[in-house]
Amino acid sequence: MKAAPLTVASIVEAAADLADTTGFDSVTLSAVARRLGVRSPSLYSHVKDRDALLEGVTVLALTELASRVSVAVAGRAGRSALEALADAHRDYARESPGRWEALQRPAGEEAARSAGARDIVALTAAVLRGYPLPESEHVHAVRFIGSTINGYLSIERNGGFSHSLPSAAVSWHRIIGALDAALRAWPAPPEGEQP
Amino acid sequence: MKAAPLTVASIVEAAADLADTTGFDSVTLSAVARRLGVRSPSLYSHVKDRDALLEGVTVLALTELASRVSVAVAGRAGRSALEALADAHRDYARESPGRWEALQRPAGEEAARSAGARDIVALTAAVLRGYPLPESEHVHAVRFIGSTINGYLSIERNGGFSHSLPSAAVSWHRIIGALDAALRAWPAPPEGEQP
DNA sequence: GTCATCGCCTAATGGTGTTAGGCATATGAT
DNA sequence: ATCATATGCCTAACACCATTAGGCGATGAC
Repeated sequence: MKAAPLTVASIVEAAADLADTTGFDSVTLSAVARRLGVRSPSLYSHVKDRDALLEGVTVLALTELASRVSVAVAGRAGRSALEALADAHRDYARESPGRWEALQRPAGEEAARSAGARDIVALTAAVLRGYPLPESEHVHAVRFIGSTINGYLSIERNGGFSHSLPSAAVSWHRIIGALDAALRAWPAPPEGEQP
Repeated sequence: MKAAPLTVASIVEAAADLADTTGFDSVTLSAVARRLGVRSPSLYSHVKDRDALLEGVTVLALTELASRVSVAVAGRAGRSALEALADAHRDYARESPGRWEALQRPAGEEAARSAGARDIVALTAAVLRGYPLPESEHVHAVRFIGSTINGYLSIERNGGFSHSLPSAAVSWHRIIGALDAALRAWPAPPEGEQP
């Protein structure tokens, strides 16, 4: 019986699956190799080192997340689009906790320049079309939305909400509402500022 | 020459300093022991295992951050207090990147119940006194503020803003402004909801 | 002085990332 | 068809890490 051929894609996917099931920290070259029925030095023909493998998982996660967000916000506008964007993030973090964790690591060059990263930014900016924001404020608003969504999901994952009431789910909707309100009441930029 | 006595506090502090200078991942028992002029098994008399040591760093960071926030927001109200709260977080993250990283790990029981964690939540809630929010919304607003601040600083640390203009510093002030606006325009809770 | 406790030690084990070099099979040229 | 080559995975080896078991000397009580 011949095992499936070893490719960089299959290795990264195995690593991502391992991260989802047993935690990101336990993504070790040995464990990935075991899962693929192979010895760990064999991976070095396809992957530079452990760090490169983890960055591969980050890029994969960015791609998958961008795809989900794209589907979620299509055909929506305003608050509906904002909710879809946020929920797509939350669903992805729930369903693929290991991949999500890969998104919280310092981004290398490859991840920063990846199509997934660019798409997520572009999709977030597209959501802003439903709000009365000057074009020049879009960058800040995109960063604001990204910060709040990512921050909330990180704290939730770290258990920061689990020791107090009400449950995290209630706050989630309230916070999306607050985000929506913030975008509608977006303060005017101070005069004479360069981007 | 007699070395300083080994205590759990000195070990945790050495670990935190190591995290700040060489990165959180490089906080290994061996490295901490080296820094203290001691062999690594000796640490086990004072610390259960590596995970407990890292949680100790988290608790230390929570304590220090709470102290800074406390000083920063004292005597301020409204937007001024909000800015002071946020900037205290940002300054701490800048000055002590390793300790800050310790705050982004899944919180164990000890960290979750620590005085520092409670104080930070309480101080954030106190900032809300300057805003027209019903008491019942405070939990959600505290989580909102925490999510945005932590999310922004995480993304900044991970380099998510460093590949685009304008610089992260400009967005920071704009985002605090958006937070302020969101708290003023806080949406009314839907009717008939239980906490 | 004796003895027990305590704090740090050495020794050892199993796991990890990574490099160097071997061997067999698939691939291409003639 | 035969042979050279290259490719892909292998074993062996090294250094580093966390963790456990057991030793040993100094310190304090009596």
